[in-house]
Amino acid sequence: MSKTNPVDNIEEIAENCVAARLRSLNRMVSGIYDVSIRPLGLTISQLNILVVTGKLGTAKPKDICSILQLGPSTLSRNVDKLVSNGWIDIQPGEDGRAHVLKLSIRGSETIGRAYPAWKKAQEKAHALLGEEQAESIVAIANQVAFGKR
Amino acid sequence: MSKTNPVDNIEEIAENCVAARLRSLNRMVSGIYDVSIRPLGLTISQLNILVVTGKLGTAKPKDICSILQLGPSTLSRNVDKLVSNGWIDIQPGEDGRAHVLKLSIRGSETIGRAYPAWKKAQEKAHALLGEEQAESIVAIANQVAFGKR
DNA sequence: TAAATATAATTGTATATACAACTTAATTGG
DNA sequence: CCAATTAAGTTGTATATACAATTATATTTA
Repeated sequence: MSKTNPVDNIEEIAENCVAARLRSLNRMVSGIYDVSIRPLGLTISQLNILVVTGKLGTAKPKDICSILQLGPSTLSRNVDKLVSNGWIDIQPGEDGRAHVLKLSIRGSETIGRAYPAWKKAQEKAHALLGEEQAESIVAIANQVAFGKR
Repeated sequence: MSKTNPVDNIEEIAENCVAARLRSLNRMVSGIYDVSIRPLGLTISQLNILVVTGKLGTAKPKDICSILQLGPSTLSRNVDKLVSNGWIDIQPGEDGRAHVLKLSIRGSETIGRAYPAWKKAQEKAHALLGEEQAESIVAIANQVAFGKR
């Protein structure tokens, strides 16, 4: 029965849209981190690419894309900047199509310098969301895909 | 004691960063909606601006920014496109600085046409996250700020 | 093994987003 | 009531992001 009308559609989307809410939360929370670490000359996006690369030791672009759920074109251009800044080194890989990324010493130092600002942002994010809710988001992301190769 | 070293920093950020996880979730989930509604010629970002405008009846840009936690410059350019498509009308406001946005008939029809695709995406997002987790995200966003003027 | 197919990354183009600077209009204080 | 300040939007510039098309390399298959 009842084909919905636009007014009902508006109401339903406004009240329930998961995407709108994740987008909004993401803008708020990413903003906290970006403001905090901007004085260090990097963004939260860049910091997390450095962190994943460092954690892996050596990483092919595709590995990082899988872990961060990031498109290859996006990563490609982000890596360009990180290489320009001397934070990531590129080495030829066994597979001639894929090269190998490695966190440089300077990249590692950059993470170290950014850490206190990251930590403050992390605390602000927890304060904004509430401890339990922040943990919930971490758990949900971990469960869905985050960090898995 | 113990000043943390870069390796510990990497580990801590990798395991705990809320921003990284929200960004990742957002990319995954927004992608589901964008793929679904793309054939209709709009994005999930645009659809939600239309929905908020429609729900408010008439809205000043700042109202929409508050509700969606969106920067004014971002909204400004998004609204340009929606006006170009004939989905939103602009009227002069009492306050000469702020104009008034209104969902047009065609905008309302666009929401109606997009609704089935939105609904499918919403279901896919629930399936990806799990019912309980999806509800949790909606609740967290609602609690923090979403939709409040 | 040569051709067909598949995979990895990059580049062109477009949207989403923000900050800083600027413009215009309202408000407030003297 | 006018000058100074504040508020709302827009525009310049930059990063983040994705899709489609392209390039280069591997793999598969006939």
